[in-house]
Amino acid sequence: MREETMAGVDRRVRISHLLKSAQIGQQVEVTGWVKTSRFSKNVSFVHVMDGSTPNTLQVVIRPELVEAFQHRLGVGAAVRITGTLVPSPGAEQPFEVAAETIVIVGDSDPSTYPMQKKATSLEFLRTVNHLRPRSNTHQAVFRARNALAWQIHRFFQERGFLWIHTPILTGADAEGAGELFPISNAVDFFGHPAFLTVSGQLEVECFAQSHTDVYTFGPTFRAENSNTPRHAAEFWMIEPEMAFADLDDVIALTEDFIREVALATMDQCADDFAFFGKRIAPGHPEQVRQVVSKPFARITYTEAQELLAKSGRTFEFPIGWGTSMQAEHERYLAEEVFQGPVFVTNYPWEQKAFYMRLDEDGKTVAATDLLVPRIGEVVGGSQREERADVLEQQILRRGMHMDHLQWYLDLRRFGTTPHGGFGLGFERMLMWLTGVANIRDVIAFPRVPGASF
RNA sequence: UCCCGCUUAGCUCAGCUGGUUAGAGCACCUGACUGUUAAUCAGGGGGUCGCUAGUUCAAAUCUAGCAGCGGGAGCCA
Repeated sequence: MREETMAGVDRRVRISHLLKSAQIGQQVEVTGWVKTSRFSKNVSFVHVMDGSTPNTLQVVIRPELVEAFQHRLGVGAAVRITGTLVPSPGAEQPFEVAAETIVIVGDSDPSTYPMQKKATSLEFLRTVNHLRPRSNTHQAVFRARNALAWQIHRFFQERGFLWIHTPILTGADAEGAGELFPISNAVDFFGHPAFLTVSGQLEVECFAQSHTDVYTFGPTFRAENSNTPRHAAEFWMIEPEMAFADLDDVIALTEDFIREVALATMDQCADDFAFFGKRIAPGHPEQVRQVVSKPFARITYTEAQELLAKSGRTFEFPIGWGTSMQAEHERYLAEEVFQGPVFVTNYPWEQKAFYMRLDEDGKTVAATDLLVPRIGEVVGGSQREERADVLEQQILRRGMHMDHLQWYLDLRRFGTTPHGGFGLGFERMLMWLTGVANIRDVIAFPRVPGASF
């Protein structure tokens, strides 16, 4: 990897590299955007960022040089600066660049530039989605987002999982996972209705039954009118699927995944997570690190209900076997009882999707939700129903139509295997790691109900 | 979709029970300043107080409706 330069741009140096391993006295050329600038009679300072690190590079400018540029070196201007790397007398940075030449590549009028050198609210930044990537927070968030995606792929690739690209356009709401966005001209074009996908799981099962270990990682769409800090109409989802695997295998994979990916992402972006822990959610990333380092707890739904009954708490929503676990119940278990991630398994079949494997008692299914403090459910997984007759029964007892599911039943007719996997909201995991509270702040251009774009 | 809250300068906010020309900090402009770290100091410009209607001698302030935003809940990832 050539972190230090861009292909074909020989002299240009990334600030991250420069601050790590450049040599004192070295001649450097830096490109980036002015973050803040201070001018005085004898010496002036311009801080430049280029997106490679949360740290800015301090450029020192002598009076002769600053005169020509002072009015063009305000916040936001794009610059190309050459100079010598020298030790900095200031306490805040080890090095700085003594400027020799300055080129204003792109002017930026400070009186109308919406971004401030002062901290601004995340709410305001949402009104300038096109410029907010330059904010400290979004600089860090989108480096972390990139790292998380990278580490997720690395985790699966190292284990021999194949990345399968399941369709974005799909024919029917087979899973019942929320409202779909219809494609308005689908009937004319395809000859039948079509929608934006809500999950690639059913399709990826075909590839688990051919390539054994596979996963999806792509965009997903929900037309739910959910106006909350945790929901978006367009988000990314990860769905691994394994053949010759049962619920225990799914849970083991989930735990390894959460632990390894979380730690690797925080290591890859150590500076950014230091920023999150200082400015966004004090102490939060360090807590996540501790929590994922311990073994995760595991209880059944039945045991969870017993714990809730024994809690002595008054909950807003009813508890007891057969009731659905509400956010307040999940938070109580993850935050107070276990104080860390907990797998809850074997939910009543009525509460879960049709494809989940019916347990021997006929009352519960081999499903699991991973609950974590603050966020609630992060991962939902299950062993799938691999018995054709039982699956048919589960489809019928829900009043679902089987016409569109014959291909899915075929997987159970020709070389069926026990199999399973989980689904993970990419942005939810990113929020959990970084401590960013609103999903709109971890998506470049968030699509939510009522959004105009 | 339901409940609650908010909306005053480019940004973050103050403006008590209605009462003269609407305030601060930051940003911006001008000047000063021997190394700053969201520099500092002095001066300046900048507002139809979300919109509409109403109550009143008088509305940023009270009432209603609408809109936008935020928080909680549901749905879920």
